[in-house]
Amino acid sequence: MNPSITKKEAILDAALTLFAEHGFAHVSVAMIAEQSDVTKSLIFHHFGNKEQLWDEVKQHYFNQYAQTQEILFEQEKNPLTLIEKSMRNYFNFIKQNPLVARFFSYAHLDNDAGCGDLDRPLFQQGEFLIKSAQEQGLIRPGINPSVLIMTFINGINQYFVARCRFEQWDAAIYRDDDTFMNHFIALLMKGIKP
Amino acid sequence: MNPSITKKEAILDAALTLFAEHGFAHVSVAMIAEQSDVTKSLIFHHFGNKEQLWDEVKQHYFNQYAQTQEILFEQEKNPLTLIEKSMRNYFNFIKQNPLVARFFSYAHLDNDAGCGDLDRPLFQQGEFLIKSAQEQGLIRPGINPSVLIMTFINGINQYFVARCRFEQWDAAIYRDDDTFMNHFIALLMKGIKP
DNA sequence: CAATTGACTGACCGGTCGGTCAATTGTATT
DNA sequence: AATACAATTGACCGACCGGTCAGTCAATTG
Repeated sequence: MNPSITKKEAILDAALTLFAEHGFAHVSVAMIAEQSDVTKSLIFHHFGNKEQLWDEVKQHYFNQYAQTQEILFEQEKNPLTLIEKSMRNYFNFIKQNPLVARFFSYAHLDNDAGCGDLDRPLFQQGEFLIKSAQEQGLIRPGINPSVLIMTFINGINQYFVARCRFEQWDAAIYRDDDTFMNHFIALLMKGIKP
Repeated sequence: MNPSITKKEAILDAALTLFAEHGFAHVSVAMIAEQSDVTKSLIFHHFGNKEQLWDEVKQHYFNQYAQTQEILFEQEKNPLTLIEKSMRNYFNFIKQNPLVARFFSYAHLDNDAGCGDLDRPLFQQGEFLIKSAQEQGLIRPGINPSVLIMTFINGINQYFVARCRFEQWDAAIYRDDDTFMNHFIALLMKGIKP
């Protein structure tokens, strides 16, 4: 344990990792205590109970996600270029924080509506951007913004989360991330242009 | 419990449901015993241990998936029509078997390469189909078959698995499944055509 | 200085876990 | 009816679960 962080932070770090790697039920409080080099009692002292620790971890991931997604919407005149840049930014974010995608996957399986609440504003920003581009004739009028954003988010998240599966299909797309991203972006951009 | 099925089948049915709904660690053997109206001992008698029961459930889902995916490749002269039909067939299959998509999601989070092994032959069929269409000039030469198939699979699976999230964004896409599918297919088809 | 507080610990709790085992019950065969 | 075997049960086990409790200690406050 790094002496420059508090024990409470060490507990949270351990929980962030373990919960995202293995899910709520598989991770015992004793496992978190061992990884953070404290006793179980301290975890209950700081966090109340296991459920509240999970909630804290969830809030942490959601906040991390929400704060970094704001860089998605950089200054960029051309809406199409902005959409492409947003996709690449999002890919790089998940690549550097793969546990975020895993944690969201666990949240989905728990039917946790919290993530949808969390990123609705971001979704609405993206929707606004797409609709603006449609009014300018840069994107086809038939494109549903929700479906487009869902497709891009799912494609990238699952590239990381379901790697164990897709790598059996075609190992080449995991040798070089640009291979996947270039093809993925080309497919979607062609799909939205008039 | 339905008297026309054996107790072993009742155990497997309960496990199929509970494991796909809640994952391995969250479901205890006692829960499965209660739902199948047998004692825990009988579960160990028939299935050895919890891990082997999970493996049996996994094999069941994988077989169900593999057998029904063969209908994806119906007789259809036009490759583009076949691709669209395959997508709609896949959507209807997951719609009627949502636990399959959930189970695969758990398998991905467990880094289980088994699902990739399982559906590699199906993937290769789809890849062959796409390459044939490319040779006929019906699909753009720049399209990577792996990326296309991944995009379609992910889009449909996550429509169901991540419903708790996306429904917060736009409830309209869940009021009528055709809304989502028509837009999703149109996006991808436009993306692949020359 | 004494009182208070929060961080932290080790011992302990009741309950549940996956699993074992001997006894009983059910079924098929001779 | 007797026998053999499989299915099934209920009691039990040690390990582990989430959590509580009494106590210690250092820092802060009055």
